[in-house]
Amino acid sequence: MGKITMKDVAKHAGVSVATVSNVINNISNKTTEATKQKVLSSVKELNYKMDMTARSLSIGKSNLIGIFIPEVYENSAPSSLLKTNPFYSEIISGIEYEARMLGYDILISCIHSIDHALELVNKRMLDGLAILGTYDTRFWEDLKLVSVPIVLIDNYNYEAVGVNNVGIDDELGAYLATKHLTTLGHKHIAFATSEVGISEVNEKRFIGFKRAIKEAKLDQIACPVIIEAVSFKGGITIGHRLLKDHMEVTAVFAIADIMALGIIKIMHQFGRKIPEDLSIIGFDDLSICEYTFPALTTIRQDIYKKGVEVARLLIKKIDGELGLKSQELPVELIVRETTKSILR
Amino acid sequence: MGKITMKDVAKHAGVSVATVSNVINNISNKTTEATKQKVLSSVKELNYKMDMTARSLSIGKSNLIGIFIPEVYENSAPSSLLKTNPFYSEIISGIEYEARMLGYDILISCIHSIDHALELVNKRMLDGLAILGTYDTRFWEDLKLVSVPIVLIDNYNYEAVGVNNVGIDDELGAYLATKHLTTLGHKHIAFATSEVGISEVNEKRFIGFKRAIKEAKLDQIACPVIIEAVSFKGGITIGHRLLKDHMEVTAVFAIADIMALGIIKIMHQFGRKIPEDLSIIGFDDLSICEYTFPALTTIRQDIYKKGVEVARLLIKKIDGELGLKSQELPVELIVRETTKSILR
DNA sequence: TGTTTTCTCTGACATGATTAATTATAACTT
DNA sequence: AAGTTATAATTAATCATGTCAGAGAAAACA
Repeated sequence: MGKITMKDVAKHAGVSVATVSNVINNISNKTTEATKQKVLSSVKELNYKMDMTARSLSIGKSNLIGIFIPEVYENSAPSSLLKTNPFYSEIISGIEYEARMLGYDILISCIHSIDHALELVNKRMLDGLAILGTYDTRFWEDLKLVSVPIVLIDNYNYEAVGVNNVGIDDELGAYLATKHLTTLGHKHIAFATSEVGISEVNEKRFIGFKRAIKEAKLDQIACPVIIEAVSFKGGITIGHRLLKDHMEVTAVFAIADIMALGIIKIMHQFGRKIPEDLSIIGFDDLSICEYTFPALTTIRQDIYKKGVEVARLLIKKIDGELGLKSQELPVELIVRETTKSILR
Repeated sequence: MGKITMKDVAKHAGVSVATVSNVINNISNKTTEATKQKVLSSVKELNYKMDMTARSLSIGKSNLIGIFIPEVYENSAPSSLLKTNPFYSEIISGIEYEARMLGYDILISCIHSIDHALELVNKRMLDGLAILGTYDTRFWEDLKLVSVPIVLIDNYNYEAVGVNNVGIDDELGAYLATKHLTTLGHKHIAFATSEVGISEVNEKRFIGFKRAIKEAKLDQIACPVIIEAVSFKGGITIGHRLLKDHMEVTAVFAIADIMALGIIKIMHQFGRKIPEDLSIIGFDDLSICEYTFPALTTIRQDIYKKGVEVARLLIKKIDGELGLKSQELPVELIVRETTKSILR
């Protein structure tokens, strides 16, 4: 038994393939109710499933969305951020769900260059792209070469390259986090981050951090900025550096939860109690934050929701809707157990 | 400027599309070196990328692999295990990498039924499937209806449905875990699991647990089996139940890391020290295990590697290789900080 | 009844690549 | 130089679907 095609359905229903096509695609004013029912019952009886491959070829649209993740190198072996960073699985989960609801499927690939991205877009006739993570400047510039709608996540350069973005108010988030620490009476607050200039997100969060510091009239010199990679390992290193060079620090604002977890780990290891000896606040509210002890105080952004919005925005763009605004989702301070007042 | 097709390349190189096709597909003994070079340089010059959609339609093969994840319901809202369980992102990461290396792309979808799976296979002409997670018996029975190669993960019923599997020696793993605890002198060891009968994996691990208990001549009655969902929440509940009903227990073997983390959380909350008051060992070695404090002692399985093996096995099947054996990957005891000798 | 209008439905072509069958070219033989 | 092979390149059909001009039928009007 071979594959059931429209031809089979047409024969079974006693009509032409064109009619079957019209019925299935629900083209109005093309078929009478009677023939429509005939076709639909044949479809059901033969258990016909449309071949999207042929459809894609015919109409030049695949109903496939590409999710691209940077390919990174870990110990000189290629690795995916999907493996190591829970942020990605959460957001992909949101994109997948919403896209599916809107009739799109998801193709996931790690990519290392724009050429690689272009190749996939052409080869698979992708209708749109969600690009996660950070790349070098070259990459963002060359993004113009991609001819399909694109939505980015947490990228502030999106306007320059003519794409849309789903992000959050990073400055506000960082401000809220730091404000929380200053309100608790901390005077020596460290900012754990990766190279500030490398991404606008870091820049914005740094600005928010500085604003809160200034507002609390704290000495900027007493509030060191410590730079390492945004990863658990980066956090580990920062933990060591804090113990070695910054014993005066009583609170840390880590630019990402995953980093905060690394810092906590080291503090535990060297017997410094959290939050008694050191308050720590993270950023993101990964679902694993709840799993740790003490539970991480953090700035919550709804990552899953972010994914949902990415899919919505992207599919609207694909459908040709114009004048779409980039989205900015709310942030919220979640006080859990890693921060404590220093007063009294 | 429209799309560059083989026709364009053919015209540019002054040959027919068939010749271009032959060159691109590297069909030997069909073209002279001279024309081959002409074609290849035209391909480069025009920056031609093959349209896989058309190719798929033509040869009836998409070079697309489907990764299916169960759609679960959390608080009556649909959710994906991808969101909540890091195990899935790690394995997907491995599948994606190896598949890409072997020339396949990855389509990811949460599915809720065999019909849904079948629809995707037909619609997208998927060449093969990697099915993750657990489903009900109906699902596995109906798997026969799917006509493309399938590889499962950690499924012991695979032979019955004629598919292959990549798994581990669950019994050995559980035995090693429990043995570790008995060796440390524990006499009251709890087994935290989900319904044992629900999956062969649980069954096997239970057998391994019992073997170690018997070998150490412990009283089975003193070693309670506590059943909750395999999730962080399930671990939380088990933690409460341990405190309420099983204060004699000095060690817990949790069937999954994620569950162990929940238990640890509750112990911390109620001031029971780990490992001093209670030893805990998990299973899986999720990468987040390292992030927690104390770092979780566990049974390591290389989840990423598992994904790689899934892709290899699946693609071999797709390529028609016969007599493929299901894979069993090694397990290993990783002693970290959550287990401690009770002796002395 | 004859003509026009409206409404269904069909047939032929298009989409981009593969491939079997066929023709053109080159390379030997004698 | 003609005939025979071997090799290279082309033509045309095929895959499953969509599109659209136009055929045919039914309905409306005169």
